[in-house]
Amino acid sequence: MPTVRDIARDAEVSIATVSRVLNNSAGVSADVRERVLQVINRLGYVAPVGRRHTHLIGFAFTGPATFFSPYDAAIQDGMADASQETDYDLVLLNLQRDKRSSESYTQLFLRKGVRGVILRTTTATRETCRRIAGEGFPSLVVGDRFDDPSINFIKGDSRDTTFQAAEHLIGIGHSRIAVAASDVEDSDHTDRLEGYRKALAHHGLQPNPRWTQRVPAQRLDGSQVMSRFMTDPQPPTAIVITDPLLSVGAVVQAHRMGVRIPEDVSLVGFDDSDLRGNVYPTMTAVCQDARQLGYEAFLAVAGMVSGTGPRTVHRHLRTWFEIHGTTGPPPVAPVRVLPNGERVAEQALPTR
Amino acid sequence: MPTVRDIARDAEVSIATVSRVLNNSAGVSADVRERVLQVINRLGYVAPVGRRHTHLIGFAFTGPATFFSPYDAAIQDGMADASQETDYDLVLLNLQRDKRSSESYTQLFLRKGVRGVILRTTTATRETCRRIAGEGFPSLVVGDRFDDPSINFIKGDSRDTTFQAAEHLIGIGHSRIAVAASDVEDSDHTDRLEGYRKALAHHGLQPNPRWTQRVPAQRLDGSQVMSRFMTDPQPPTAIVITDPLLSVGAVVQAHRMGVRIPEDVSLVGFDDSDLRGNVYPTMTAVCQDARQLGYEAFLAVAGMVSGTGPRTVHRHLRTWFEIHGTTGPPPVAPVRVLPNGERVAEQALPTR
DNA sequence: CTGAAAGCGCTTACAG
DNA sequence: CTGAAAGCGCTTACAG
Repeated sequence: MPTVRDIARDAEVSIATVSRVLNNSAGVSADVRERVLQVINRLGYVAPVGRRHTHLIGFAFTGPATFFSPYDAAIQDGMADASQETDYDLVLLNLQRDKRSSESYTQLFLRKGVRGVILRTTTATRETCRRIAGEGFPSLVVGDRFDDPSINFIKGDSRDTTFQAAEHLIGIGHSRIAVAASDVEDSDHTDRLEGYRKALAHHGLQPNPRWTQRVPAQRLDGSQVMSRFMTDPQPPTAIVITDPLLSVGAVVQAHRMGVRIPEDVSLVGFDDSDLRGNVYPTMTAVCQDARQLGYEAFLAVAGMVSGTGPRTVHRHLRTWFEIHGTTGPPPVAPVRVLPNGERVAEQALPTR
Repeated sequence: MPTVRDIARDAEVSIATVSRVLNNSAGVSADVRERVLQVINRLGYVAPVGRRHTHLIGFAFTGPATFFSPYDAAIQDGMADASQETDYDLVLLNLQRDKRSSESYTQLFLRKGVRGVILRTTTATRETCRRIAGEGFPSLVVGDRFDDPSINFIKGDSRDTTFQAAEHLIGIGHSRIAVAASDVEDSDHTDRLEGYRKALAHHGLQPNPRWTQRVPAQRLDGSQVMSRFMTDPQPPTAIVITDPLLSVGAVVQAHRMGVRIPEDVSLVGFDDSDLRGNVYPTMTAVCQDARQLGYEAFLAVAGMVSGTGPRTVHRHLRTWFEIHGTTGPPPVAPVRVLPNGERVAEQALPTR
């Protein structure tokens, strides 16, 4: 493990200056600071606890923290599992709270005694991931994708499986296929929408613009989605939903409205934990193992910081399509719910 | 913050000996070691990261780690939230992996740079909680209760609310009320069973022993519970379930069997996150806010280690009973499902 | 098994 | 803004 002396020699400064950079003390010129920080990341300086080194890997929310979603809970569970197979412990960091404006991310992480970080990002904070990777600090983004090869990531790829799901619906006779996705423009939802669109195009179906909804990814929004689609004057006979909580909300709402799944409308949901079995009927869904995502992310970062694994990680985990009870052949005529709650079979309408 | 010198003076040894104890080095007599460890906990020694002190609070699983259950995910979420309001970070510890047989828990925690711990326990590991508290290290158990006043804890108290739930069922006409609980003998399930039993006794109802099931707390076991109760020759007309996943599994299974809730059987579930809205109908349930449990636990430990809060914490958080769609008046005659899947109304049978 | 003392890694007044 | 040097907290051979 390098000491301040090693860093000093390499950066051609005194150990005092290295210490000042480590502590983000005032009175270091910008270029010296930059040079020292680069050497720190190149040699892999590690903050000592007493005379030992820390064995901490950070899980950093670039925005507000949440473990409440099944996705985040599962990622967390996978990370905790992986941590048991290594010498490293997982510490939760919140960059919004902790980052001082004058310090670099490397300085923040060293101050926390963290040797590597797993980054949980949102569209709003992709820039943060770029900066951290740019500083050269060992890091990996979980659940998103970057074109810049210097940014490490692990994510599930659900474009082809969503294509497959939509194609399955077409195969059993559906042509009026709606889609609902989170209103967040992340790569996951973009991929899934693309899979949906490609499948329709591939089979000569033009997606009706009324049949696409982007909403916040909460259960209640899923209920709204079902409500709006089924009360539409041109109701779909099948719905693809690209988010777990939206999917659950949609199923629950169908029950409430007296809309039968799959007799009146088919539903393909998305599940990254095991929510598909919490609803009735068990949900046909594009599935991803978010637990594994967290597990692999942790092992990858542990490998980076211990030097036993690659320093570059660009991985796509497989997703899959499971057929259960929420999909079936379309009704003879599309079913629609009137404002008074009555369920009626419409005349078959053109598919757009 | 005390240094090794302060500890040495107080324990009447040299700083070398203090250091040996901190590092669990061989060659320290048992009594000296003990004396030094006590002073360490009394003065509150803190491992430094470099020349700074750590600001870590540990969340320690005394057994295998899991964040996958809605309960643990919610606790975690609450802790992460609370952490943002303090200077402390949350680190996940696994005592099974980390504890060396020769070291004390205090030594383990100092080695990890942890200043206080929140303990997640099971019946099998209550002894671990006692030992940690016995050493005097700042700690608090979340989700369980201890009679020994030296052990800090925060838990929800769901005995009275379960009593209230059972009484509600009796109030709307039920006398054939079954109960299913986790097979884990923790204080939560013991309390809830007691609440159920007291309510029945209070209204002169003798609980039929066939109407009590203890099973593992997984969704599939909840399905089994529903199955067994509804195929019993003496079926209940209402079921109280004391665990969230069991509750969800039971509702799903009722759908599968064609048993109508609440027309054929009423169900009072338990929910510590927001699962009650994931099923249809929305579940009448005894509710607890596990998020708040984690939130308060973290703030309490942060208060202990920063000296701004009490060193002794014995708190019960309130739980409450919410009436939704899974409860209603009992059927005219109890409904039973025959082996062939047929649903039949039985002759009214004696309540035991 | 224990302490006095040398030493290590880092930080911080002090000097320029 | 930077370095030489004193100093701090801790650890570790060494001596008994």
